[in-house]
Amino acid sequence: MTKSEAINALIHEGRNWFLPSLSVDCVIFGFHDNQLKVLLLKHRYLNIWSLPGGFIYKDEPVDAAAHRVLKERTGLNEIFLHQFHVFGDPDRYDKEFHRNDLKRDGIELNDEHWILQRFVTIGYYSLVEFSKVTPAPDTLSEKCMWWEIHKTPALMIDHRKIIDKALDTLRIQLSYQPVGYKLLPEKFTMPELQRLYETILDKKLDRRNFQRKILSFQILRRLTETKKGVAHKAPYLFSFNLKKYHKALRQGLGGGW
Amino acid sequence: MTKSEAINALIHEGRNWFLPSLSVDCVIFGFHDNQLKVLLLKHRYLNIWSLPGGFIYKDEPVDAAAHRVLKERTGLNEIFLHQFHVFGDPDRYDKEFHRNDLKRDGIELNDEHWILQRFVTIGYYSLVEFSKVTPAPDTLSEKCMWWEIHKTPALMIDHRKIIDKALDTLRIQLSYQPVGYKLLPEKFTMPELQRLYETILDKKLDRRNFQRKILSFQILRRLTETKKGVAHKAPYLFSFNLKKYHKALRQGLGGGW
DNA sequence: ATTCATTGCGTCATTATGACGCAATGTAAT
DNA sequence: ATTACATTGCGTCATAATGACGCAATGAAT
Repeated sequence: MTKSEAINALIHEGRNWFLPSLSVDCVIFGFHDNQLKVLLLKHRYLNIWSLPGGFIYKDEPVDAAAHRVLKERTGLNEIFLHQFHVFGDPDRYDKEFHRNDLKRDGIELNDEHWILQRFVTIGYYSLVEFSKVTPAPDTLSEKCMWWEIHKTPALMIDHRKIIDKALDTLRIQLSYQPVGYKLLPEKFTMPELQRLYETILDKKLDRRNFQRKILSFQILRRLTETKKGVAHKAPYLFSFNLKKYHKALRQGLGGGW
Repeated sequence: MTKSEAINALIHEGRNWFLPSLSVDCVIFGFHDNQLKVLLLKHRYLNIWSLPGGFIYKDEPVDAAAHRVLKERTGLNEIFLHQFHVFGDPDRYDKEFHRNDLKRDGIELNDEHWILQRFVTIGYYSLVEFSKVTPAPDTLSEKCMWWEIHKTPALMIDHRKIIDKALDTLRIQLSYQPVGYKLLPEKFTMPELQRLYETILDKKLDRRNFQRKILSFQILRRLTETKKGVAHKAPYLFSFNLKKYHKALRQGLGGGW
């Protein structure tokens, strides 16, 4: 099936395949070059970008739809994919935008067409290992690539708001659960982990206190190897103790009451 | 409009009024007799209960729909109404249940009827002041009343799961934000506040340490009055310092990083 | 007047936190 | 080869937060 055939099928058959009114959008976070990034899709014609998203098949669990989108755009089957908020204002959907957009493909739709109706979208965020991702555009886009979280290009409708809300949620999550597994490679250094935390929190942390605290959670295993090829003292490598990491995910990191 | 007219209108006109596939359900928490309670609706014929819920008008923000449900069931315009999770498994809706249910009213529907389709529901939870609530059943129920959170009767489909998830979320919220305003009356005692925390956390707390910690947040104002009519030493009354309370809501209670 | 559950206010040992010092390491510059 | 320098590992110290518990005061019920 060519791309334009795929678009045609979506437009004409979509209403039979998908739940009406509903979509999912995924904020896919990756960490690279000491920067937190998000995966975005570029519109076919316009210089506008959007979050990876999709519709929900009529008999598909909502979570499964999000996993499917994630899989299609990254090639990954991530465990960490959290639903975090629903965006449901009536004005978050721009009917004319999509109508004009499809007109470029010679597709003329009237007001009642399913794809021009109001959509409520369910936001998910995922933490993935940057190096393992193979970004793949969907039928309706021409490119798929990573962007630094604070330097994203112009985004469709409320997608910037969705990213910000995902970041807020991730920040809160950080205060009661460990984060890092799947965002960092298998082996990483303490400064790398710290940089991740600093990026998410948008705040500098004391190197020594950070190390003391993160080690006290007992979720790390220090390896005997050190990082090679750095222009200074070689730091130790660490990896997550997955057993304790997941235990901490379930039980929280203490704190609070 | 009588009740059965209202049902008829909903059944026959609903598809023109509401977004398809979507509903909202509210877990409305109240605190009374040192117990955390939820507001539930009783089915018209069966001895089965459900959460207050409703559909979303085609041009209505999703949050507004939740507020509307809250207002209709309690008479209150609460500020605290948080969206916490979407429940979207295909099997969470029981088509035959509703078909048989409506048959009792002489309404026969075929498979394609909008109200028998799969619904994805958006869960909200609200904290309200027990004494100010006037429980009111909706068109599809016969009674509306409070139930102790851990002693609820048989609930429709996944509604028990929704309550549990709301409690989980409330517990997490408790660890980084203050809770209590709107769940307690204007003036309350320290033991009452503690009982609220203990109920939510399902855990005993030390009386003296609890007081020290909660006071350290500076969100309380101690009044000169004491509680009257208790069979022992009269405890002081407190009220929330709303300015600082809301500041703490925004900024969090410290903790974490 | 006495009893007794409960309250207000405190102590004390332990642990967590924030701020910072210093020697060791290993590449890069001289 | 020697030195410079950014960065790391490991530590200290003062202060704040936490958990466990003591004790006298209160006030309705006996």
